[in-house]
Formats: sequence, C-alpha cells, structure tokens
Amino acid sequence: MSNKSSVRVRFAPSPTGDLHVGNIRTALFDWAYARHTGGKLIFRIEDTDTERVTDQYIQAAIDTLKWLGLNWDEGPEVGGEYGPYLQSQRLEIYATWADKFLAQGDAYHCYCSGEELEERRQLQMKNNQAPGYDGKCRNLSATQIQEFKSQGRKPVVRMRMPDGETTFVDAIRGEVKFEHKYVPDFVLARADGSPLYTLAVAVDDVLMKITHVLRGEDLLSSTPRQIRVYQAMGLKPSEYPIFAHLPFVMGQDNAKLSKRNGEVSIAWYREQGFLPEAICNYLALLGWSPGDDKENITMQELVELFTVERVNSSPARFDMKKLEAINGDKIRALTIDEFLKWALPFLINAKVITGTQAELDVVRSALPIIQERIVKLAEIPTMLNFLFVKNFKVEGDEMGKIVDPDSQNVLKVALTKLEPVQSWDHVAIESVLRVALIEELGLKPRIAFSALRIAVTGSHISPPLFESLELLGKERSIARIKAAISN
RNA sequence: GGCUCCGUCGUCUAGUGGCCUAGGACUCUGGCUUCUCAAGCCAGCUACGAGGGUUCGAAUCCCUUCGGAGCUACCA
Repeated sequence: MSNKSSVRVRFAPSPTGDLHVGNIRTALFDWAYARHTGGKLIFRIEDTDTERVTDQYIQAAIDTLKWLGLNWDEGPEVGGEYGPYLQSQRLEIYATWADKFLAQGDAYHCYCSGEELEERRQLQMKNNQAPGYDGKCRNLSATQIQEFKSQGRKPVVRMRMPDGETTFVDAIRGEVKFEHKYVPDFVLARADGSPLYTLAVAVDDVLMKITHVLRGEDLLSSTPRQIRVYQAMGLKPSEYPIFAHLPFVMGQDNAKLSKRNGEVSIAWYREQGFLPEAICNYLALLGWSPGDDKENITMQELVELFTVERVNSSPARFDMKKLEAINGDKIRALTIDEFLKWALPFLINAKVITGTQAELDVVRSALPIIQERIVKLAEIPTMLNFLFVKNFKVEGDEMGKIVDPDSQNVLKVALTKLEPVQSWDHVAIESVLRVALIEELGLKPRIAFSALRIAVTGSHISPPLFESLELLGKERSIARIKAAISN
C-alpha cells in the first residue's frame, strides 16, 4: 500500500431509493477506513441509470450520511478537485473514453438488438451453455456495418474481453481468479451514448485517483470487467486500486437485506429513535470486530481500530435485538442535556408537549428516571405523557384493577396521609406512604403502590412512583387519587 | 446450469497447529435485587456443516462432499 496520507476511498451509491442498512454499512467502513488512514473519503453519486435514479434520493442520501455523522472530503456540497461528483454531470468524459477504446480496438460497435440478444440468450440456456454475449459483432466487415446502418440500427459500444483470465488480490478474500470465457464482452455505452456502470465506475475511480475500493460483495464478479477498463485506459496493474469486497448484511430469511425481510430504510430507524452512534456501532460489528471483547465503542474508537484486515469474509445476519441493546446502552450513556436534545423532537412530534420553557423544565427533571427504561427514543412520549395530559383519565383496563375494596382503601388512606404533606418531594412522599401503607396497613409494597401507580399515571407500568408523584406536583396527584376513588 | 464467494453457540463474533473439556456480546431460561417496568448482578442452555487425510497434537493445513449466497442485463 502506498503511504498513508495518499489513501483515497470512495462511497458511490446509486440513488435508486433511500439508503438502506447495507449501503450504510459500506459507507461506514469506507469512512472509517479513510479516517483511520488519514486519507480522503470521496462521495460519488452513480446516477447513470436515468430510468431508476431520482434526484430526491440524492438529497436524502446526503442528509442520512450527515445525520449519521459520516462526513466526506470530496463530493456533493463540498466539491473537490476531481469533480463533478455526479456521474450524470460527467457524460462527456465517459464518451471520450468510449471513443478512445473504440479507436484502440479495445471496444467495438455492437448492432444486436435487445430482442436478438434475448433470443440468443434463451438458446444458450436451452443448450446448457453459459449465457452471455456471443461476440457476433466483434469483427464486422464494412459491408455488414453498412447493412446494419441502412436498417437504421444504432450501435452500443461493447468492450472486447480478450482470451485469458483476470486475477486480482481482494484485501478481504485473497486471490480471486476469473477466466474470461465466463466474462462475456460487456456494454460500455448505450446507443444514445450514455455510459453504463462498468464504464463510469472504472473511469471515475481512475480519474478520481481512488486507491481503495471497499464495496459490497455483489460487485465482486464485476471486478474483472472493471480491470479490463483500467487496462484499456493504459493503467499498469500496480496502479489499480486495491479491492476489498465487504460481506453482505442479510435479513432473517438469509437473503440480502431488502424491504421484504426487514426494516432497511435508515429513515425508519431515525423515526424509531435509534441514535446515530448506536446504528454505526452496531453496523460496525456486522462483518468487523475490534478484536478484543469490547463491543460498545465510540465513533472515535472505531476510527482508531478499524482495519480492512479485521473485516470478515462471511455474511452477517441483521439482528434488531442487538441493535436495540446497543441503543439502550448509548441512551444510558447520554448526559441529561444530550438526552434532552434527542428527546424533545419526539415529545413535540407526538404532541405531548408544545415546547414551552415550563414543559422543558419538567421534561428535563423527568428524563433521569426514564433514561434506563427505554431502548428507543420513540418510547419517551408514552412514558412521560401522564405528566402533560390535560384531561387525565384512567382507561378501562387499568381502572378495573383498582376498583376492588383493597385498592380503594389504599387510595383513601394515601389521600388522607398525602394531603398534609408540606415538602412535596419523593423522599417525603415515600416515607409517608411507606409508614401508612406498609407499616400501618401491613400491605405488600407491590400491592399497595400498584393501586397508586395506576391512579396517578394511568398504567401499571410507569417510571418510579415517588419521583412520578413529585414531578406531577401535589395538586394534580391529589386530584388524580380523588378521581380514582369510586365514592 | 455455469462462474465466484462464504460456512464456529439461535444471532454477531474471538480464534491463523498445542493457551480451546472453544472466549465475549445479544437473545432465551432460572435466580438475586426490587414500588411496576427497566437497569444491575449471578447462573445456565447452546457451536467448530459432514467425511476423509497430514500431524505427537487441528476450529486452525490439505482433499472431498453438503449447504447458503451473489453474479450470469443496453441495473448498480
């Protein structure tokens, strides 16, 4: 490998949809590697397929990456000396190279129509032959070309794969070899001159001086084609980038993660209240490991520890439970100020609060008691709703649990003991209630406090009772207990 | 079908010939703690796909086999 500061890695998604878990894992590794080596991360948009690409996804991808904390040195928004970084803005460059390949004899015009190709492919399959371009237009005579032209045919540009084989060393998998008889001549540019991935990706990696290509394993078998383009461009093997094909992230059904087998859109994780650092931490563990037993790491630690050598070659199954566990850990590690910053949008979105200073003060004092009780930020609204709801009412199910004589008695006793309490803090509240209900009435704590919990929070599951009472305030607490007493 | 990649607990992984009667994390189960729910703590379950070699010794090396995945486009 060349010296450290010259490392240039690229993340080059095709914006045909929202960035998903697999894309992000790749982006994360690209980023971590660039940062680890002190190199540059180049963000390039591969939008050569005009039929599938949508502009909105480009902006969405930018937003997602930024939200995750992954920054880039060259690319959309930041520019760079090798731009533009949208392939749709580099069309002339690809056209120029395609012409050069044609002139050099590395590529040739192919006049076969899609239907003809498909027909021949079916025939190959039927005869148990490897399907692929059969080389029909490889050596057309001038008269044949005239003939096709007079038929009004427009040619595509097809790369000639010479006999032989391509061998390259994948940084994760070792030496990989493809015999060219299994790598048919491939199309570089459509009849209208627009480039295909195979052309654009190779040209850009060379022009943008990419030194390391870390990408999904699905591109492994397209590597010989990419190398063929390098050769046509005049590169020596020592000038090829280093390839590292990352293992897949798979869904529950053992297939590549997709919308069908799991939640893949990062937007969804964001809405659920997963922290960017938790997502990155978890994703980093899919196909890579720090080496020791420490799994909960910061972005900083990831950068320090990440090496391609430690990337696994086998695919990993996505496990929501573990992501949640890590997210819970990260949430618990937040300072209250940070936690507040993350919590507010969820509270406001759920219309639990509007965002007044008074509300913020309450939320801030309530956060410590729910911090270790949630796994996702989206759980916050339901947990704190009882503190803000205007017309509080215990719902039927829960109400049914406190209409029995014992519960009613607890509420009545609690009411009389609580009303005189002057300093309304959880310590005082707890001691009063313990004396009255546990010592004097001889009740089991879980029985005694359960009735009160339901009466004031509306649910048998809530944050700690005494702190909840304190946060609610004396007035509302008393009122709710009164309301829960049947007569 | 062909080509290529991959194969350690349910899941993510540690492991590069002896440190492995295989370690950690998540999940699950049981327990402790306890005002609910959590958190925390303790314990337990469970794996080298299979079969052959090589070796004093193999999860680690070799072969075969089985299984899974990707590719096989004028998608990327």
